[in-house]
Amino acid sequence: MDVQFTDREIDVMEVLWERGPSLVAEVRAALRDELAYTTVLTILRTLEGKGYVSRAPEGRGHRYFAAVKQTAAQKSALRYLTRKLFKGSAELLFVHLVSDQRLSEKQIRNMRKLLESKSDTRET
Amino acid sequence: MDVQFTDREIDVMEVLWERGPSLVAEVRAALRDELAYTTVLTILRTLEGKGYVSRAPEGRGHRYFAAVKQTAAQKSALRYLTRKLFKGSAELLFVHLVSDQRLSEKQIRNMRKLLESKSDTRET
DNA sequence: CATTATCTACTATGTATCTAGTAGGAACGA
DNA sequence: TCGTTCCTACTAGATACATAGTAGATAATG
Repeated sequence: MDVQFTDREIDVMEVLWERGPSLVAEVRAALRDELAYTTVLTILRTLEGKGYVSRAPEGRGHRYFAAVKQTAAQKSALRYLTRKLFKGSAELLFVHLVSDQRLSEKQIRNMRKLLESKSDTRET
Repeated sequence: MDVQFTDREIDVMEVLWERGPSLVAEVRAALRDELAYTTVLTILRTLEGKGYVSRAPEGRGHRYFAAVKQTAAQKSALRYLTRKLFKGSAELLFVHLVSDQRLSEKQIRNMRKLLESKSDTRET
């Protein structure tokens, strides 16, 4: 299943992922940019229309919650980027990741550890 | 400098990056999807408007060429993704990259090598 | 009960994207 | 030179995105 968000949609999804099920006002308050209440509502309804968000009645309104996991979105976006800009090569993407972003020694060590655990089917 | 492309624009840029400076007809022929000649032209003009493509007169028409490097686009997209979906953590992105995409032993070995050369300020 | 606050549904506007058509000029071929 | 081909500029329509207003329902409050 492929998940695709627009810029603003990610902002909203992020709030739902971080704080969990939320009211419109809560989402609005959590957003970095100051958007009108109805704007936030519209985005949520759009997301609901796409099946990425659900809602349950609560009080006079609704509580909205993410219907897709953040990991699914991350996975999907990463796959898309790999395919679209890196000729499908995760390795190539990795090269850029390592050389572009400044990585600390610790991060590099962590990455290395992860790679080891990944390749250790059994090693000489 | 930040580079941002739409879906279709990437398709076109890819052609320019791969084959180098090209005529509209050549770009069109190289595209996976069958688009009208004028559609391709429109995309190229849009890209030119954004400064991502330039052109030089040639014969009765023009030859178009990428004005930004592919690496710049890759870098930019990767940074964007890291910031927007991975809380700015390249490490986190890496975790997903390694666990999601199927990587061969060889790829993993290459990645490891790259990491080593990266951290080898001097090692025990 | 009357007023106010809070929500939702519906509508709206501006811009971007995607796709392509039309008109007109330039070159080319007969 | 006359028609055909090729290319560009301009225009256009459909869809998506981002943002928000209005109207009306409902709930809370005095």
